Amino acid sequence: MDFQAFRNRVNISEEGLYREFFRKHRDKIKVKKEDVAIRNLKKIFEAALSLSNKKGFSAMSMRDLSAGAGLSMGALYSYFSSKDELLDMIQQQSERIVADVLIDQVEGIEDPRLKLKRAILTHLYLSEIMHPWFYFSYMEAKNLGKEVQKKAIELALFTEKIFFDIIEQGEQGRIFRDVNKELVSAVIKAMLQDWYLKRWKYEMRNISVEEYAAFVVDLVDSYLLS
Amino acid sequence: MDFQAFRNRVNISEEGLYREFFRKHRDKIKVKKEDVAIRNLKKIFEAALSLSNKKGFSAMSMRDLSAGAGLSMGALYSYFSSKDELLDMIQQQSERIVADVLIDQVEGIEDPRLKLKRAILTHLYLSEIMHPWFYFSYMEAKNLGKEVQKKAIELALFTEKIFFDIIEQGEQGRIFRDVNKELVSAVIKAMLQDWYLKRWKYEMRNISVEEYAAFVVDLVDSYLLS
DNA sequence: GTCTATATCTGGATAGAC
DNA sequence: GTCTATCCAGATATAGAC
Repeated sequence: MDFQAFRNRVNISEEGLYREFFRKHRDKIKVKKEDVAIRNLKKIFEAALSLSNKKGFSAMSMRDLSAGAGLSMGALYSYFSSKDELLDMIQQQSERIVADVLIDQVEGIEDPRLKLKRAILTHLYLSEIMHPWFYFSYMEAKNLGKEVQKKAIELALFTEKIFFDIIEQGEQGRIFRDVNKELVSAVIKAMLQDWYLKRWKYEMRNISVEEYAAFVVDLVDSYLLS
Repeated sequence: MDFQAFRNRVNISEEGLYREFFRKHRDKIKVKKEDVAIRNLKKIFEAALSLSNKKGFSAMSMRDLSAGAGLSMGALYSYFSSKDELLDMIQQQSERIVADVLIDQVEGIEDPRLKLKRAILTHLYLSEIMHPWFYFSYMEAKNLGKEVQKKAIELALFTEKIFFDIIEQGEQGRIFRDVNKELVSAVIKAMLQDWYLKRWKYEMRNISVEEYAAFVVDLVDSYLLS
């Protein structure tokens, strides 16, 4: 499965993303016309991600955001009630998509080697589509509200557990050899995260996501099979 | 070489670290008594690292820092002239140590396998000793001044190149097989960074730095030799 | 639904007493 | 060499006109 195939497969549309968001937060959002709200939410989130990923969320002022989104300060506050709430909102929206897609894409595969490969590809391709969101989640994790932060940690451990479970399954089926599953899944996660954390580097070196994916799969495979 | 052996070997003393810093920045620092300055620099840097690693450098106010370091605002500004300068200072001090130690520890080893192992252990052990500094450098990289940031990127690429060169050497000596050296060195770096970026996780799981180190060496070795 | 104008406060930075 | 007191720019947030 290459990146383009994945894109078609999961079909995350921007429209849908913000529409879902709007419906989820109808109560908090003062603007009631759905299509107006969606259009502005898109502008707000895109500007917020772009600005915070450049200089950090707390260094981004609301004036910056206002200018970046092309909305007045007053208008911004019709969509959220404080800067901190905006932070949490971005995080939560990001999480919803990750959890949905990851689980959906790996279930139903029996062969552990294929399943592991699928999980790796899914994570990489998804981070490619949602790059600003993934980067934001990683870098701003420590600024999240207590509750949201707790959820974020849980999700991080959960995605790692996906790898753990696949390796365990393969081990029981005598397909993989006996390894330290905790450590293998931890470094798989680390390698997948490196892809979106240092995108500039890989871009500079003209390494495509497919190439990187193939390499990680090969590395892990060779360790588990050797 | 275990962690304790490394500690004795490199012998990075806190005293020495701040003394060297003071001498390097005599011109900028208004306080002239060396031992007074060293004592306060230690308090300032420790508080600054602790606070920024908790909530981010830009979210840390100078009043926070003043309270954390046990010095008044006025006193702080005898040691640096702006908050941004402090940021750059921390980064530069961190870099100086990393570059020195890394180069020093790997040179003179001929066998590529041993050399690679040494480089991995050195990086991990050093990050263990200098944890707050490493974490800070990673997380605050985007907030650095232009010049300092450029240097930081260079150092990052340089440390990666150390791994690249060792692998190349091993390949030419027919000890390692033919692999994508760029990618192998990139993911080695990623795994080493994960150790200090997610220390809480490894601590929680009772994984020691020696254990992690042995695992990474084993994984990389098995890929290069298979 | 969006804007402008403004209230209110917090941040970095410094002057001058000690 | 350090502290207190203070300045003022810039921050978040809101009220009220349109």
